[in-house]
Amino acid sequence: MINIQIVTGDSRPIFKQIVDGLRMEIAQGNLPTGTKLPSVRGLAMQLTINANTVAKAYAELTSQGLLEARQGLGLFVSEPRQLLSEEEQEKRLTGAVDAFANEIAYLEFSDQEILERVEAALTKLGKGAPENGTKRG
Amino acid sequence: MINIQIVTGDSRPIFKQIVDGLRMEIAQGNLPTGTKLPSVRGLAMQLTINANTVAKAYAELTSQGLLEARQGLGLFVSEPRQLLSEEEQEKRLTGAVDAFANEIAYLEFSDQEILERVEAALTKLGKGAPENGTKRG
Amino acid sequence: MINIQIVTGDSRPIFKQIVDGLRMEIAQGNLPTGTKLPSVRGLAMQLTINANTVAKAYAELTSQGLLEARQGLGLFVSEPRQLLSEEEQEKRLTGAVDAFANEIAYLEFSDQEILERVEAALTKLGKGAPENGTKRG
Amino acid sequence: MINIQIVTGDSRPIFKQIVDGLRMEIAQGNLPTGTKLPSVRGLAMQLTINANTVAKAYAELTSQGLLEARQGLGLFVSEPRQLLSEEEQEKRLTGAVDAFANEIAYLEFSDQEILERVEAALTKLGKGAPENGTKRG
DNA sequence: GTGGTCTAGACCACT
DNA sequence: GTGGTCTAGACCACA
Repeated sequence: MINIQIVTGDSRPIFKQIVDGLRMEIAQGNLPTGTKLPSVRGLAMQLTINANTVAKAYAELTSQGLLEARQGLGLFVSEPRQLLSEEEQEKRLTGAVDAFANEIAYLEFSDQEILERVEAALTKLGKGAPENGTKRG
Repeated sequence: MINIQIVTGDSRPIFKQIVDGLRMEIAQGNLPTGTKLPSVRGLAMQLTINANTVAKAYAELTSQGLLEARQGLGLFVSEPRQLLSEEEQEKRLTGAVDAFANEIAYLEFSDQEILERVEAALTKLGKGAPENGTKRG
Repeated sequence: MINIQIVTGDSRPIFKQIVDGLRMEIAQGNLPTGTKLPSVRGLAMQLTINANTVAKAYAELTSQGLLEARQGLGLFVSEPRQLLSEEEQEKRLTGAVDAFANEIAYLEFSDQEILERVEAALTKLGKGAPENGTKRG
Repeated sequence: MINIQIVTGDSRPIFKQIVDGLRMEIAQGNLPTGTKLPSVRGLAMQLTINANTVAKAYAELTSQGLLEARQGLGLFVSEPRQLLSEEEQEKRLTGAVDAFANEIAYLEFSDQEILERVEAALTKLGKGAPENGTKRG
């Protein structure tokens, strides 16, 4: 059973919430390579949303290389691989950092406080563990 | 003369870039309390964008209390005051950190690399001065 | 006016025909960087198909980095850039070559004939011109 | 024993992989005219796939004239004969070349690199023997 | 007017 | 039953 929460008050569209939620689950190792995902219609029923919305989220993750479809069988978590060129990764990191900085610029938190929060969030993703050097679980 | 950069490649809509840009200018003291802002049409011409877009940004900032209208005279930078409760600020920081972490979870950067980038971005914003504005420690 | 033909007898889905058609037009330099594309609804009317189908094709090209949306203004041909890692490019080339070879394996053409056809098709795309080294027009 | 590889990561559906694989084996002479094919269930077990999928592949090849059923005895490789007109072959080659060129147009490989890959793939298929089967010079 | 999102419902190919 | 495609029609944010 996939554990995803759809929040109607969220600024993100529904399909994005699913994409983010599943990406997080995969990053944290809760959905290891080869795991079968719930069917489009099944997850749609579970979340009480339209099947097309789930299909859109799955399609997004498939194009990102995190999932792969086996015809008539369903969708599965695929072998992790890096789709993006270094240049593109650099660009996305810079964009994300800038957006984040802008988002919190007007809040009254110290740099140290913010950095600690970010570090905690990154650690939760299981990234950067020096003892094995892998990015996922 | 207001110094704001509009970037078409940015993921933020233009009005949001103006809001963020002006908020930054005010936070950094480049636009002290009482400064008159350029007219909607004037700023629109300067940035070569639609006047409605500037108006929307001004409306947003006014409703947030950073600007105030003086009938027939234009918009002015208002007296600084804290509009967001601690609870609200906490919520926004948590949301921003989570969104940021998710955004970069799949990129091949180490925690250290990411933290350095974030720190650099925060420093660039002129935040973190220990003499004021911190909520903890 | 974009010149795309939708063939109902084609094995490719409609949105894929649009993606391929536009990618070809861009690759051949008929749609230089910065060109505004016809609106989703406009192209849908022109091709007498559903607007969602056009939107899906545009979304695909946007995620591939060939187009970029400017909110409220429309879609534009973006600066060419390489989104994919070398590893991923290698994988896709190998896949395409294998699929192509399988597709024509049972036809009675000589290797030389086939290679000439492929070379002609590549030349038509304006690739590999040694005098400037760029991939696009 | 039929020697076919089913690749789950392949873009082609499984039944197509079987069709292509068997056509290849027949073209290369590994399955001469009159050879009895394994039963639907036997091949399905060997490849660990659904029997319906094998049946569909066999039906496809039978309708194409490469296999023929002998009542109660099973399926056999049939007498080779040319089923496709020159016009049809020409059409398929052109289609395949166009699709291939489009597929790789956006990758950063030189024409020469691509042609070498194609040539290698064709050579591997054992095609291009000059003593027969060429349509032109 | 522009693209983006979502719903509802249908049909198809594949297993 | 599975995902993929397409249609029709609605609503929203942005310029």
